[in-house]
Amino acid sequence: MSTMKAERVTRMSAEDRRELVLQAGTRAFAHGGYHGTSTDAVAREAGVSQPYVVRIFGTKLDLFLEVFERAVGRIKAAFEDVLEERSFDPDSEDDKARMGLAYTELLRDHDFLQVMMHGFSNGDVPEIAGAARRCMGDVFATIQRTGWDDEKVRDFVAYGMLLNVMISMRAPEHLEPGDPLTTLATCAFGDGLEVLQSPA
Amino acid sequence: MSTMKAERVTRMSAEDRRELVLQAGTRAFAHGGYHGTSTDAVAREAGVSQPYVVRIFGTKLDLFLEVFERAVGRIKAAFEDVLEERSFDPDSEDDKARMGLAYTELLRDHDFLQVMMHGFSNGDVPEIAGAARRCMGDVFATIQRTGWDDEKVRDFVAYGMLLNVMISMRAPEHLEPGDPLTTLATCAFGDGLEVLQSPA
DNA sequence: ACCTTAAGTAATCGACTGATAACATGTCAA
DNA sequence: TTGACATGTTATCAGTCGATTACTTAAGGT
Repeated sequence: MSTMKAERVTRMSAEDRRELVLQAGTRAFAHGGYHGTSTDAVAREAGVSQPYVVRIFGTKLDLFLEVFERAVGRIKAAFEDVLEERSFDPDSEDDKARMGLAYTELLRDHDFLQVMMHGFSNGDVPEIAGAARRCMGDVFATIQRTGWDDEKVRDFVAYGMLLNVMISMRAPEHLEPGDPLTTLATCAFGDGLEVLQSPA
Repeated sequence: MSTMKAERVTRMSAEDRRELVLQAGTRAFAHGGYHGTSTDAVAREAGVSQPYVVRIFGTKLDLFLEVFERAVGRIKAAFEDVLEERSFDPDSEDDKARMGLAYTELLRDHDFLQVMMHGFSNGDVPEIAGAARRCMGDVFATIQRTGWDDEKVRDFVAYGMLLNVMISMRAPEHLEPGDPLTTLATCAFGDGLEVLQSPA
């Protein structure tokens, strides 16, 4: 029995479709990384055919680079929001907490963080490594706008990297009492652990 | 003209060959990660045929897991050496520096660090994610033996993750004056930058 | 010298991947 | 209404991958 519906297939503007595929790509690449995700996986996630995603972006590499830079842009924007919503005091513990919270909020939908992580750890693809360096520099420069000295900024970024790694290895979903990893997780995520489990 | 040498082909014990392939696997996986490295690439690096590496380890996954756990074991061992070579004072800045130096020494041959990083960022393969959690817990527990409080241990580990990421994106080879990434690199690696460029 | 065991390879397979080409159809201005 | 263009798909390809099978030959005890 084949489908009876002579379904009216409506089309999308190239711009909208591109955006949709970029979002699908973010989800897909977040899981498998660059090498571990096929263009077909992205296509299925987006609900289009595989050749079409290749045609939109040219190559898989170009698609990944765009997904990656958007993800990092999104993360940078979260910090910029904190810096711009009111004056930032470099010596205020409270303002530092606001900065940390901005990152914690990103944990809720961690696709961006994982895409960023995958970009950072793909040094064998020169174009990705280059983009990673540029983006990491951007993020560092953004955090520098807090007025903190370089060491404090460095520590903040380092802390973020730890959270990324913990997310990557699915630590929050595997907390067992007595496990040293659980100690690390609770002391790394802090209140963020609850955020991770809250609805939306 | 075919080769005249009826070359005497000598064989190796399975144990030795296994060790050799593990070392080759470490180099290969350090570059491409799990998904980005073929068993054939490992075989070529080891100078044996591709089916043979598969036969030694069963599957590519088993090979990677073994390479990964060895790498993390090596890193753990570096910390244990510091803890055991003489009594460790939790409050000594000097002893903390010794701990940091142990990691910096590992930068010299960073294959182990990169393999560790690749394991940490491959959360989509359940077996790898599981091994990553266990190994991260092990490392954390090892650092805890310093007597530091959990926050200090956490910060130490976080700092290590930053170094891993910087190595991964080839930051030390791409330092350009004026680039914010250069600021981050100099302030993250410190004296380690010289170590990275020293001969052996 | 022989023969069993173990080290190692060549040949090959089915599945998958990224990309290309050819084709189909919705959309919209004239 | 029509025709040109933009949005999409189906079919297909050459290359790569992990794995299996069958074969080869060095090593070593008797």
